[in-house]
Amino acid sequence: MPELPEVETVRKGLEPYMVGHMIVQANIRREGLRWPFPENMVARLIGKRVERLRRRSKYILCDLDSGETLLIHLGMSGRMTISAPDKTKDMVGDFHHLHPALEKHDHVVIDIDNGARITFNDARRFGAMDLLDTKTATQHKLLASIGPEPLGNSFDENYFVAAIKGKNTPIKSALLDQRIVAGLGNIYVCEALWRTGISPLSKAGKLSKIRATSLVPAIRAVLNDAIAAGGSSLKDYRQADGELGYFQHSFAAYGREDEPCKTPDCMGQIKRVVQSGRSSFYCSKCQH
DNA sequence: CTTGGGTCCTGTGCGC
DNA sequence: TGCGCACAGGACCCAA
Repeated sequence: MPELPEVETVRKGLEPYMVGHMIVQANIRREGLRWPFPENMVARLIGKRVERLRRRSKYILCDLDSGETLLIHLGMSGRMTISAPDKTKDMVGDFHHLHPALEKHDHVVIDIDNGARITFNDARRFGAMDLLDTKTATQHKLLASIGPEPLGNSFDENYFVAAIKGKNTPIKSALLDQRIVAGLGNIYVCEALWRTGISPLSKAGKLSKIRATSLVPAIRAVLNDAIAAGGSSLKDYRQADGELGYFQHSFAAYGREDEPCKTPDCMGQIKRVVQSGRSSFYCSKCQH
């Protein structure tokens, strides 16, 4: 589900409740999600202070003062929700703050020393949690081969043109390939391609240098726009604080099958095609 | 090496 | 109202 902007929105939402605070209780309500949870995960979390929250691609990395990092991936349907004492209430109200009853698919519950409760809910269980050595976390198997952050300095035109050079695969697939660029998913790939007028069906390696180059700022822009809007709230996705993101109202291609293309004077309509099992939305009139 | 397909899971919405 | 099917924001793993 969540792509880079949604994960970044969740990270930012968790930050004020977790960073500098101690985990006072943790509970797991099943043995694992996509994979089993690491051994003694609960004991390795309790009593640890959160030093910072980082993001790498679609992963959240929660650095603890024990030298370990809690790695979180939301998969397709994962949500992190915060239940916290209402700051507008008096201290007595805070102290007796009651958290809402746990719901179906609330798999991991983490209580913080400030009274906040962080709940990881994931119906489809494609999400994951692991504990890594902080010093070597980014070299972990799951993170080692992930490509550059699209909003970072190492993702530039030269890198990108070289990365897709000679690729026989459609540009859609290349952009979904996390080894080429980190954090993109089905929505933002469709949106970036629409912004550049490139068809998702085009072979990556056959794009002209100019057109390939144009994807770099388009990817950056669509991600920045989505982050500024608080991500996209589709189906059950919400920001960590329960607020909805608004970027779904700005989609030009994704989910707009049979609707008019938003390119000025185009008059085409958005089509849906399936590429390696995923829907691609694009305008066949202005995307080539 | 690259590339495509199957797979893990639950929930929802649609046509019949 | 029920049933079966298609589809959903990811990405690992393996076969060719």
